[in-house]
Amino acid sequence: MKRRVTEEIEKGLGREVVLERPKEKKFGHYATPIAFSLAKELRKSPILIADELAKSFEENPLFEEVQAVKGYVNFRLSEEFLDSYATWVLKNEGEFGRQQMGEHIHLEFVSANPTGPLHIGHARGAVVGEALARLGRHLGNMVLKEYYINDAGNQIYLLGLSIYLTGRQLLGFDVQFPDEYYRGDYIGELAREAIEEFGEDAFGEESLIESLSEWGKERLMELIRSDLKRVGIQFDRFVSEKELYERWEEVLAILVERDAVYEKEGKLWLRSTLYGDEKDRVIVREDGRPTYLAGDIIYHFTKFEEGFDRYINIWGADHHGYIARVKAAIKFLGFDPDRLEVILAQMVSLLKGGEPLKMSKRAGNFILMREVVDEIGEDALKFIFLSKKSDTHLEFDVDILKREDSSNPVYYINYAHARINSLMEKSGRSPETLGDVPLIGLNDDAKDLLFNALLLPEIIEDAFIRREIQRLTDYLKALAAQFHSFYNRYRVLGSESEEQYLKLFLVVALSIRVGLGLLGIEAKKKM
RNA sequence: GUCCCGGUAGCUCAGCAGGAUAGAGCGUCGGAUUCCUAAUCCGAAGGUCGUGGGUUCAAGUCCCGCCCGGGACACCA
Repeated sequence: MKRRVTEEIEKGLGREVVLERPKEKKFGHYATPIAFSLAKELRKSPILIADELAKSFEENPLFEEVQAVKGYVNFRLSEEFLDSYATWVLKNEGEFGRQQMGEHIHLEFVSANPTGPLHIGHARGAVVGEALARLGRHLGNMVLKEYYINDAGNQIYLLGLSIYLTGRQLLGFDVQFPDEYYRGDYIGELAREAIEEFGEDAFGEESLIESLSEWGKERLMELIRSDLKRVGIQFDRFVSEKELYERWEEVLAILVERDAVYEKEGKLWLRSTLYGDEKDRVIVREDGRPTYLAGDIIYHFTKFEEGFDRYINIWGADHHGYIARVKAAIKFLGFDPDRLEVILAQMVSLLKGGEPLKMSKRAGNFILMREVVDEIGEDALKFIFLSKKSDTHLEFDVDILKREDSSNPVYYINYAHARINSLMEKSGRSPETLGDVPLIGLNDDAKDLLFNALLLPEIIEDAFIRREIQRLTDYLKALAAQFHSFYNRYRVLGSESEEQYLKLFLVVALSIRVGLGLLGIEAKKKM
């Protein structure tokens, strides 16, 4: 809709125009401050320029009214235009808000270490990534969702060790736990399972640790997958860091050839400072073991080799220092680091009764994603996370969220959808019979509602391009509010405008359904 | 010390590549149900937009300094 209007205005003016939505209804549907910038070039008052511009659009059938107010040019769309768009949308539901952007996008997210179940911090990245993928696909992009499994480092050994020691403790041995080991209920559970699996005798031998590491990793990946499934997220591909090392020699050879590395103090360093990093980074230790960065270098090499148009990584904010070195590595490998975009998911802090809850995997007192899902439901969880920009801190109190389910925006939005569904049933009409009812001669409230319901496509485009999904959640809340208000003010069934209102509501319901769907939430028909 | 995120109503946050009188939800107060789902609606109170400069027709919005809060600064992942 906005695109259509922008085209029309640009055609008339012969230059690029910024269209915005005025804060107040009285200024119409769209407005442009173009006269202010023209004023400088033409050395004329913006007010005069705006007047002239407004006149030139007076006869355009797209608009009902074009007005110049204090230098702004305000456009009000014609009923005919809105009606024809609404009619088209209802007949082509699947096409609502679709585009053909056509980019191949590689999206890596979650990628939590397989050393514990997903906690609430991971959930944020998971939810944001999933929604981004859905939006991207709706807009006609190919999106590959990938999970990078960090299964090669010391942590996996620690996992095995933790299960081993806990198992020994369960069997009555006197056990000394080192500082660096994983705690938490799940370790105990795994240890019990492991005793069943491997037998009590095996816990007499330290050689068991290696098998426990591998076994524990597999068990935890299953757990993570089922946690993700719980909130409707499935990945297209899982990549194992360990397996990537098969290509380490190959990648290293490229780095050597490009003079991207040097030896010092018996270690191998990447010259990442050449491309903006603060310092050079070790990629191979003195004892020959590659560092974590090495895995990421191979990983990005294999990704870029596949030739996607764009790569998006969703990382925890604590990884932000990592961006520079990974981009440097990409550059050294001969690829364009600008194709990599990193979205940082900031910390989630949970309060309980006003008291902060600290999360630490090792301490074992972190809040699990599935615990929160059990408490508030997957839809509420998604909505909360998607309501805030991912790169800002998010704080919420579990107790309040548990208590105030009626203030949950998901209920509010769903309620609007359910009400419409209920009206449709009561009216005994079908969407097909309403399709051709002309939405002409509506009152102002109905016109406003129609316009806003038709706004969805530009909202999702905006939300995707800017990677700011909260624009969509805000929009849905506002649309639902406008609907509820309308509903309370106007009687629908039995009124003269029954058919028109129902058709209008079908558009509203469609926007809600499509919008929620893109957030991974299914709109409810009944509540 | 360096880097990142933030500082807008009592609380949680919006504020759209600078634009027309700073918004929403929750909370508080006061109303609405013989009638389509009151899980709703209507109304009120509540803000020197952390602070000091600068840029311009126009600054929560952009630039610089400072203050406060959180996080990151590994040869751990």
